Amino acid sequence: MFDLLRKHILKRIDLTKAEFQQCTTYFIPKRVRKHRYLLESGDVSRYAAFVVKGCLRSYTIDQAGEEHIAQFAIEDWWIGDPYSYFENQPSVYSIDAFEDSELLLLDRASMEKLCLAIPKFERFFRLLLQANFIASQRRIMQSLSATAEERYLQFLKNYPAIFSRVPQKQIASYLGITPQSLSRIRRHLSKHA
Amino acid sequence: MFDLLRKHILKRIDLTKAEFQQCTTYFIPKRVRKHRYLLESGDVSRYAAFVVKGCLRSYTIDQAGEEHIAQFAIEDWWIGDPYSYFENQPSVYSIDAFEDSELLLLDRASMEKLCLAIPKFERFFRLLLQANFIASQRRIMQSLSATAEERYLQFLKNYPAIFSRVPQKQIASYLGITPQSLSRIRRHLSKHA
DNA sequence: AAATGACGTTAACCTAGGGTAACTATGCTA
DNA sequence: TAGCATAGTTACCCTAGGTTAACGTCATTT
Repeated sequence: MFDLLRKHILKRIDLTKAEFQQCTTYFIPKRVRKHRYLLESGDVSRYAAFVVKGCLRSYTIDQAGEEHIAQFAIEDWWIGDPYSYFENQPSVYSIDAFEDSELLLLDRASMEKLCLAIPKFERFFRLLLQANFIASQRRIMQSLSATAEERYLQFLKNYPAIFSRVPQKQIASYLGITPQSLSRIRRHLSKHA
Repeated sequence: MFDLLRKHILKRIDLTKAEFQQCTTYFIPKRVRKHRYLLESGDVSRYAAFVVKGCLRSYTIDQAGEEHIAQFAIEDWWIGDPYSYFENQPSVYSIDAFEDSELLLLDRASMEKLCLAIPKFERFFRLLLQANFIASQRRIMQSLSATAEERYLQFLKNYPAIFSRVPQKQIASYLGITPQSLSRIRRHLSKHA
């Protein structure tokens, strides 16, 4: 259960066995079945969730009633709503599972305690945040400069593992296009390549 | 010079006078004249820049030769390319000034030293990153769900101070539309409101 | 076996915003 | 003072992607 988390953390900081043992005590294992919710919009996102197994998404519904996917998460990723989590405000996002999933949850207070107990974790979370921030900057610039087709190809290249695990219409939503457009793009690509 | 920085930091963490004094030693004051560059794409973004006075932007040029603005910065904001800065890679962004500007620069090594000397700064930078990450998430969701006109109105509302200090075409670029479209949107708004 | 309901595909039509270009207005620079 | 570059506006036409709707294919339920 904790093995993937161990590897995940060691990618960013060094930890002794004892430190890792200690750190695991702050996490709460949790299963979320297919189609079930980890977070419902309107609630506060109490947990940052590390995905040990499975596949989930976070999404909002806008004023026009349209769903927009903020993020997918599979093994070795985190999912949550950072705004709600850090600011303790009701979330506009919902998070649900595409597959039966196993998570390790870390609530805000535990994160704080963990950082106090093992100060290296302050650095770990800073690095994590950094990576996420950089990725979201990239997504912004791509949405400004690339066509739907280019964004789709980039998605395939960057996240092949996700592509094969979520319905196409979800990918369309992530890319900011309709499922019909994505279908057209795929047809066009299959003809011309 | 350092007064604004002091207030800026105190918004997020507590600092004694001595600690603040010490922290200032890590920053390098720098002036950038109107139309001059702080960073040119291809170079490594060696500094995170805190804006004491002035107005700057960071932008990329895509394969099609189009400029896209990643960020504006005025007083009390930071500007830089986090990817290049933290990963020590050549940047795809350039940063230049719309007005004569005064900055306080913090290079990577100094940031590291500062965090070691006054560990509270590890937290400060984490909070800063957090705020930026949350803001960029919001920008992503907005670009997925809002029309150009809605995004323009949001921009006006969120950043009125920037609106009045940069050319319209720069705002268009930030919003991901052409200057012509922005002009049309403005005409439409002036008629219907 | 039939019914229901996701999902993906295709087609016909529509619209927000892009591309090009002409015309101002406002600087700078010589 | 002219000359030139940059910014903003408007108009015309065009295109990427949205909208609506029909149809086929699965998988799940009854």
